[in-house]
Amino acid sequence: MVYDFKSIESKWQNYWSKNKTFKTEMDQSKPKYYVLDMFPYPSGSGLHVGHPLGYIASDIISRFKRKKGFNVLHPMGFDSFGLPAEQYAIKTGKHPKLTTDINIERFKKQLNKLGLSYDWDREIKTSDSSYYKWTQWIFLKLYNSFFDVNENKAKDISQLEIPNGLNENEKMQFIDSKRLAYLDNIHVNWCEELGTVLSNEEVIGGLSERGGHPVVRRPMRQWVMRITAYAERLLDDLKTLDWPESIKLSQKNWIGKSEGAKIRFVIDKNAFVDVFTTRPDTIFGATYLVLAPENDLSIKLTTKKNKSIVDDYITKSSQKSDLERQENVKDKTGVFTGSYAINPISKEKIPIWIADYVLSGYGTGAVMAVPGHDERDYEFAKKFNLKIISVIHHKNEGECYTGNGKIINSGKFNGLDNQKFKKIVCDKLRELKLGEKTINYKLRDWIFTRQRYWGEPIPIMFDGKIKIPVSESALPLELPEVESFKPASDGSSPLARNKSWKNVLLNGKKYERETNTMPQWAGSCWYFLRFLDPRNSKSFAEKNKIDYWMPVDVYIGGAEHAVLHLLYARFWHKVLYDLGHVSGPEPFKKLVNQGMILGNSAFIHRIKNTNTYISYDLIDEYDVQKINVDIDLLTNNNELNIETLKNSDIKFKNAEYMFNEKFIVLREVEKMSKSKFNVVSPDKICDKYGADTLRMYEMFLGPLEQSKPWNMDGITGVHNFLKKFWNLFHDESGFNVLDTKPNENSLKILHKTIKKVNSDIESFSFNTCVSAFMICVNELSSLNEKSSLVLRNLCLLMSPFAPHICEEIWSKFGKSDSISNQDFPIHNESFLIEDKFEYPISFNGKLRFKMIFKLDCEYSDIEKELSHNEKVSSYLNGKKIKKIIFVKNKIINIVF
RNA sequence: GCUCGGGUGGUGGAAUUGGUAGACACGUUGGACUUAAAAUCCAAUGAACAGUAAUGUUCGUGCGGGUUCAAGUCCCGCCCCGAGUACCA
Repeated sequence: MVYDFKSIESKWQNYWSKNKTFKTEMDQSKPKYYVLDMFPYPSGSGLHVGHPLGYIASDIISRFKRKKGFNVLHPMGFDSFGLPAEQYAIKTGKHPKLTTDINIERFKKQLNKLGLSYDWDREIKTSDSSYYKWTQWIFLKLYNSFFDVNENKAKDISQLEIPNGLNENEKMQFIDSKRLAYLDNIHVNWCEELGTVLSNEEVIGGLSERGGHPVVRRPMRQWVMRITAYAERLLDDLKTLDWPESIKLSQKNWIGKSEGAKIRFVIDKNAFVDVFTTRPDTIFGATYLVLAPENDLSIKLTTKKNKSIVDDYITKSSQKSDLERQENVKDKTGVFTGSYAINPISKEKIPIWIADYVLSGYGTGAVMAVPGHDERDYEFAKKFNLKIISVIHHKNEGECYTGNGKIINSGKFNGLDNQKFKKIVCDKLRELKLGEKTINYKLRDWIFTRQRYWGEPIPIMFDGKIKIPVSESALPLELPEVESFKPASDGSSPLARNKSWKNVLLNGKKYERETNTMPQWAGSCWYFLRFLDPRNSKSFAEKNKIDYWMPVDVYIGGAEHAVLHLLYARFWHKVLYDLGHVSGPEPFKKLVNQGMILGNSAFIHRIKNTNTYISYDLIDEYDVQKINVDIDLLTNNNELNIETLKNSDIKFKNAEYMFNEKFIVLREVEKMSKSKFNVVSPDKICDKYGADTLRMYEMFLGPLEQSKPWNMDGITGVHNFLKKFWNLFHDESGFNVLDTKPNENSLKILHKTIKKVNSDIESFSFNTCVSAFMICVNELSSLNEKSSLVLRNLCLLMSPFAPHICEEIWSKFGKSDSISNQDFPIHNESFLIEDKFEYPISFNGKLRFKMIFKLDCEYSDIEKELSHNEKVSSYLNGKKIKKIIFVKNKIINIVF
């Protein structure tokens, strides 16, 4: 009987969706298990083979945990606000909602083809107003909260103690300055091309994370989230999480805690410069100060004589993009302000400079430069001929030294250990009221506004400068229609052009709405909570449901979200926790990163400045340019069919082609992407081999966390294995399983497999599970095992991996219930004990022979055995045996 | 530059955490079935050397040292690849 995967898979997919097999309800009698995938952005190119890797893994865990008696929540939704749909809308004029909905339908169809056990009744979309109502609600919670530094937690703004003697306006300003969501005029990352501001996390190497467009610094009025208040807690609680160390480390680095001192350098009665340093021990080596160009003091402290050069420098550096700044790291620039300040410890008068190697956003935006012990200061001092003093002893005099040692050139402190001296300096500064020990973080507040259309409107109105939050009952604040989705070059949002929406008349009073929208990350900060109670219109989720389901037990997704999404989501969750809306401080207990599946791109080569394409084996003699071609046009591995290429695009139609016999292309591994024409869709593979084969193959490819290029070479092996598995239960005439007593060896191999699969699933080692199944099936077929006892258990064991084929077989055992509701088999240790074992013994690597021992044999038995053997006795090769080494009941070696 | 991962057959990858390295799969080769091909099944397959053969010996986990009866695994010093990060004072 043939394994007809097509009809089997559609049959069971229909069955599951019709019977809502995976619908989940709260059930206090069972332990819960929450398995979450990072929900996808529904892009226009649909699913590629990389997406399912994580989804299949989470599905295996879900199905496995259900069988283990857990009440498993396994939902799916869509992160449907975002730039690509909007960029597409700008190009075509089509509303992002339309394209997003079409894309979502396509995604769902593709996901269902894989046999994933989602509870689709819980589906959510972040762009639905019934969803973003609550995103806006949480925004207002942040707006109406402050961070209580003493209690180290967020509280409602009404509990904020307001200092006495403030007038109404000052009071308002004071409150606004404490809110967790606040408005600020700050230097932001402005991306001209995208027409929007980006968060620090969204800028990579001076270019936008999406699209790779240049980004410049520019001051703008923005909504900002006070994530810095949570820096210490975000860092501390990492310890409690079962996450990959690498991800924890990148979050730790991103938060960037450093301990040091804040030091005040006085200029005169009215002016001073505060700096942050991690090296207060080098205070005697501080020979000048440096301010960031954006620092307000820069202009203030500049003398008349130096004004024109300083102004010039500040303007120039503001025009530089982050990328340009980074390019010139080696070549430092700067100007002298003309002012001097007093070193609070050495009392020396030192010059104040301005340079763009000092960042305005970190610390106080000013540093004390110690050229003797900091490489950047050293370079700067060399270039501008500033004084360099060594204050820590080291061998290479005159060079920069960043290590530890004995203090020198520091007056009465000479000879001290520099680490000890740190404390002394801090104490001294405290005494002088000119500084103290401080902790600084790299983490900056999160810029929360985007000048874009396709996002959540911010529920705030303005009465002049006074901010009025939209009342809860008026939520959701619906995203209005606009004439054009284009961002304006002046930095205003497309929403600002819809005047009837922007201007509000309330109780006879005029207000203006905030017209910026929230960033892409807003919706994904809390979606895992909405899954618990997705249709609730009274609250974002009922409290008892949150108490039951949270935290997420396993969260599976790509490592690219290591700092962005995961940090923001943790931050929001902590705020909700402080305000009493959720029951724990952390949302994701365990995190698993699946690796990326890479595409195997194909390139053809064009001779530069011609219209001639040339085969890869001939390029040596020409100056050529690499061009991606669609991998679907390849005939076999590296060969291209010119005719199909010509028909694929006009630009290839009339070109010339140079080749010998075959046209060879270059293959290279790259990220899978539509623009690189290297996307492999799972649909084709499902059609040819079936979803079960695809599922097992993706797991078989290698460790889940590892990135690997997609290749189809091994898929027939997995497909053949499934056929073999099918044939265990069937012969030519049909289903054929007997109620006979199982073969002893079959029981052994079965229980070995059960044991291995159980522990391997728990440790997410799915590739070795698949191998274990292959070994088991191979052995059972060579034993010609037909016993229903063994086969039924094997079927159960494999059902999380290949659910369709297993359901089909299970149904033939005459059981009425779905295999999904069956318990997972448990291994019996007694079948695993080997009563005899054979082991080769080696003597110094010279002599080898095989001996058979019983498991419980004693040393004397072995001695007896040895003396029976003519060649071997307790003396071997003339040497006396000292000891025989056992490890776990095995003889490992014999020592003379 | 810094920080984290990795280097195992022709290929993807196993190895109970110090105990027979190369499981499982792909590929290759040979064989069976077939007029033929595909599909399927069986066998061999780390390298070198010896032997008609069964088999045996030596070498083998990026390179060089070390610890140990025993090292892919632990320690020291290098080389290479990948990822993240980047003037964070």
